[in-house]
Amino acid sequence: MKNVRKTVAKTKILEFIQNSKAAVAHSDIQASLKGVCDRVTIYRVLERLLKEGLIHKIVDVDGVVKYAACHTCENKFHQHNHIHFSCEKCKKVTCLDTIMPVFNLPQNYILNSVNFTVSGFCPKCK
Amino acid sequence: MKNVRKTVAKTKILEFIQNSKAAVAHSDIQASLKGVCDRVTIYRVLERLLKEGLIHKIVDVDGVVKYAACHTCENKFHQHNHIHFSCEKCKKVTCLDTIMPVFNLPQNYILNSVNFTVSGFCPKCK
DNA sequence: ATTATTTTTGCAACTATGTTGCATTAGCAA
DNA sequence: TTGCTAATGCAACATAGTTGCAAAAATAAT
Repeated sequence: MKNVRKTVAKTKILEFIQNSKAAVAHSDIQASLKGVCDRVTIYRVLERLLKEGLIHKIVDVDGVVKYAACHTCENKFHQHNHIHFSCEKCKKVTCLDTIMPVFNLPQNYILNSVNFTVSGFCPKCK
Repeated sequence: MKNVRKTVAKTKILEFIQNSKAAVAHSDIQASLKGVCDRVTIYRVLERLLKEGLIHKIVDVDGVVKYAACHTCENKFHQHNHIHFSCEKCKKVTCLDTIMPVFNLPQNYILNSVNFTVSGFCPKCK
């Protein structure tokens, strides 16, 4: 059977993501965990954390891939249909968990997942 | 004064984007215009076309940057608050110009622009 | 039509981001 | 303690995007 192992890298990376108020990029993790592990390891740990459903992946308006801890998801079949707010000044991406946009798709389109990112200024930067 | 020039590269790139039904990536343009101009030129032409308001930029759910012609925008101060549909099978990104999601931001957030991409299966692939 | 001006291009070099193969290390169960 | 295999480090590679600079091409001026 395929086991999941608890390693230093995985623990530190997950901690870092969970302690961050905003979504973090690979480069943020790398900068924060300087020396703990290799670049490549970070990519692989992120992959695993995603698969285990402990974090989710967000692509911000600039195409930067970021990761955030899952707070509201009870199981690994989570949905992330809420809005992500991307501040143009401080560049922070925050999950606005409670907000769900309403819209209708044209006929014959089958919806699977949504990625809503709005940008502007966050309360701190406005 | 700073003039805008009509060049072969610019014309061909704009034509290609306008003739595409779905949004195109830099790599699509490069593959289609093989030999017409340099990679770097494509980046620079795209930048100019964006600034001139002839095309708009979309980041798809996988973080791939794509470009689409502006059909519904009369002027360069266009807004692209409509939904982009990203097909998980054929990977095509289409603008659903007529659909505008409705939502409310929490207080103190200032909205500037939105980026709504939904994914699933398009009519052809469903 | 020719020249002058300035935008645009090509090329080389570079940075950032992400992936893969493989040998080594380290978790964990027996 | 040992054996299995997941996880890591390293090197190498792939792709996306940027920058500086000299040469080429578009347009304006003559």
